[in-house]
Amino acid sequence: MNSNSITEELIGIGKTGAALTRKERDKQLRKADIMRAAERVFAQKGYHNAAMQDIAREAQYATGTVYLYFKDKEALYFSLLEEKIKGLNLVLKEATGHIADAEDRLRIFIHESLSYFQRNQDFFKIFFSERTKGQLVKDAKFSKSPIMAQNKELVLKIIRSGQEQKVVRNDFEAAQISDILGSIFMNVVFDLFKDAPRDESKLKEMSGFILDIFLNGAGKKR
Amino acid sequence: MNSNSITEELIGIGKTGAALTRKERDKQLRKADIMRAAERVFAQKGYHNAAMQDIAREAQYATGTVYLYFKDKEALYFSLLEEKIKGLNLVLKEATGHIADAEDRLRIFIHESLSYFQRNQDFFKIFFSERTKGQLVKDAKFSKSPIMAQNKELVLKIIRSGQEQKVVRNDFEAAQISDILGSIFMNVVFDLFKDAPRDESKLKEMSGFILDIFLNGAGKKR
Amino acid sequence: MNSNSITEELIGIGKTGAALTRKERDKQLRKADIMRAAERVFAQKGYHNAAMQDIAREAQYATGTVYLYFKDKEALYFSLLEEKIKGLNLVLKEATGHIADAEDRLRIFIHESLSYFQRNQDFFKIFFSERTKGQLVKDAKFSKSPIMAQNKELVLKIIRSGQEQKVVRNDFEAAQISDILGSIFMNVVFDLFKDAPRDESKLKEMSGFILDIFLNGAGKKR
Amino acid sequence: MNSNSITEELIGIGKTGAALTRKERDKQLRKADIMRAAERVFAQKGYHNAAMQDIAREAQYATGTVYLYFKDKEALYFSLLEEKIKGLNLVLKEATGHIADAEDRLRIFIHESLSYFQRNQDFFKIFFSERTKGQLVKDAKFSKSPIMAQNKELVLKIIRSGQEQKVVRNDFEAAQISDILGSIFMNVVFDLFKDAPRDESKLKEMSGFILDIFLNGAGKKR
DNA sequence: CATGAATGAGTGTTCATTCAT
DNA sequence: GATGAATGAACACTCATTCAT
Repeated sequence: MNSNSITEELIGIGKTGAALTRKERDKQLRKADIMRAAERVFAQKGYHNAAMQDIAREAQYATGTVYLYFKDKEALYFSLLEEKIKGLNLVLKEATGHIADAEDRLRIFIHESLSYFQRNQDFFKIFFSERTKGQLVKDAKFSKSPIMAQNKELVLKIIRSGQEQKVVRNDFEAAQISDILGSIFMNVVFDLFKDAPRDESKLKEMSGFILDIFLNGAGKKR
Repeated sequence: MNSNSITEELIGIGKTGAALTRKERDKQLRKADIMRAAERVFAQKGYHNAAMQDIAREAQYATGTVYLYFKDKEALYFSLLEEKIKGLNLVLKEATGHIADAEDRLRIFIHESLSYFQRNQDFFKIFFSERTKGQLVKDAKFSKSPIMAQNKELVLKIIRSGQEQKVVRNDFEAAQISDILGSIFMNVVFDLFKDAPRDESKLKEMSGFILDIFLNGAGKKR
Repeated sequence: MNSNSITEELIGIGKTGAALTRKERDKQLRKADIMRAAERVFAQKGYHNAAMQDIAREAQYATGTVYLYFKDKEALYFSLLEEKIKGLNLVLKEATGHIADAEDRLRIFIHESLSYFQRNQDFFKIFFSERTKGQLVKDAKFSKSPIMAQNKELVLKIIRSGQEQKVVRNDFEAAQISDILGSIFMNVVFDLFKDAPRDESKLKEMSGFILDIFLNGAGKKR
Repeated sequence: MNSNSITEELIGIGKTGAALTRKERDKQLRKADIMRAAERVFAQKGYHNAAMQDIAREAQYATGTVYLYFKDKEALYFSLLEEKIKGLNLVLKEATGHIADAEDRLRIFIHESLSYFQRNQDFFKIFFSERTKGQLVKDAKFSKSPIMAQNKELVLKIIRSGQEQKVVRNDFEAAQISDILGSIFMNVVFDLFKDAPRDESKLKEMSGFILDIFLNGAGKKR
């Protein structure tokens, strides 16, 4: 498993300084334990086939304990999902925030995203394979969550600055374009999941490929 | 519901001539009945929440009867999936087979696919929202199925002929490029599902958009 | 256990003639099986401590089977309750219907009721000990059921005819009086449950006691 | 809620003089706190649906603390029940102790009881609706408790003195008669619970009704 | 072949009770 | 003593699958 990296940040070590009492921190730690376990179990069995007991056992807690920290199976799942996107947003902000050149930003954006998805592929696998068990209901709930909105905003900003710097076409709406980027991206990611985890150099290559195709298209320049 | 059109073909009326005995035909007919019912129920409830009994009732058969034609709930689902892709392949072959110009072919290909997905959106919705309930295992099983291979081959051919006619870049592998086309495509389709069904003119517009982006990219031409 | 007697009547043997198909009858038979089992289990463990599985096992069915016949644990319980009251109503109608003299009717009414409760004491024990687990909610639901209304009507009629025949005081409303009769009755019944089942002669004596007290009161006549 | 009045007496202020050490008194105080909380929670949710945690929270204690004072959920419930009956006994003794005339005593007895039940209706509601969740076992345990015996004795005395003063029939055993009084009483009480709380004048009216019926019966005097 | 009643393992969730701090 | 986090057994209910008719 390869996703403990954001845990700390989400728990609030460091940033918050002395903000949390020990009890609070313990609680967050335990919550994180369970989420980590849930991540593994969900990744292995998928949302529906993962029993709460499985998750509890994996986390080395009793069944009931999980419910001390999460109201619901669904709540647990959504916490996980939100955490992941939050983590992505964090990484992206940090990596792209200080870059001025739009094309560089795009390149970095793509590469960091790719890398993040790869690192968290266990989780994202299930996200893709069952966006909430069969009704898009909760999917809708999720796509309207503030964290998701924040993510959209991030991509949008990058595209917009690209348009301003005449790097990206402006005969289409930024939103439409960012959707396209998203889609190219997602399916490359999906592909990523099929094969064994790749090394850094491979990732860089793929990022380049995406950027090239995204900017120049697949059409032969005449 | 909007997808009975391919049923006949799949059942084998016409093409196969007198190949099937009456009994065989009856069997196929019943199989199709059930698949049609399953499609409706799956579309409404999603894979997991659709009970075999619901499907049986919808098909006006007894529960057990369904198991006479499909080994499993899963088998039923995969049959449905395969049938849909088969149908898409059929449509695409027919629509693009006789077109010589590569760009035209691409355009037609995109438009026909878009249209097919739209017509079958009830089904594809669940396909996207739960690719086989949570294990990619079976997804893998599916993506290696001959029908899927056939579909890949189809797209590949179009891209290759594009490359030959200097319409598509050839500094990347055809397979890679067709993946990208697929991804742009899929996410536009996914978007399609969110909104109300669109009319023909809207579809044409979207096809144009996809083709444009696909060929020219999102980069500003200097 | 001592309460299979009304089963037949409720199932509809005889009365309905050829009204029920075999399948229907089988179904009713099975339903009765389960109700009989539920009666025993409820009587032994009480409503809350009786697990559906216990009932199923007692009825020699699988857990799920019970749910084929009863929507709910609650539904099962209410069916039982209704059946019992229905049975009481039946007995009372039959026993008092043709009696003209009001005092005789009262006497018979009391005696038959007492006897019925005694015969079905296993069930009524739980009815008294947990009128629906803690909210009077369902109790309300029940007391408004048509069968219960019918029962009330029955008692009321007897009291009214008593008033008409100048056997019962008419300076109070019949409803109030029948409530009192009900209460004296119920608590004698409750007492009945504590001790071992009594013989017929004892029952007669008790009936006499109730009637005497009911009519003459506990006051010394001067 | 309307029942804190007896708390003090039960805690032992006054009567016992200096009998209790401070520690002991603290303990009793805490016990009373919890019982008060339990009363409220039970009244609102019923025995089964009241969670020990609810009670603890209501009492502003930790869950575990409750178990320091009561062995069991059941024990807590029975303590409550006993306390209530104890309170009733107290009230009755005080109100009837000095009355010489048997009919007056009866009247007072009925009225005070009615009034007590009304004041404590929140609690008694659940007592009636789930006499110990489904086993009469514990009910039996309770009805044999010394406090209950004391209560019985009280009623018995009143009836006996009635018999001596030729106000009550003596062709039946006092025990039997007091049972009857109890039953009439209980069901009037039960009725009381259904409707909104009544005012004092209404209570007096009802007491009169009970006394009349009890003494004179429902029979028409000829 | 078709039926649909029967099965019973499996699930999410609650809650009385314990016990380390 | 007090705490309240942890426990884990228990339970109502569902549903894919089977099989006697």
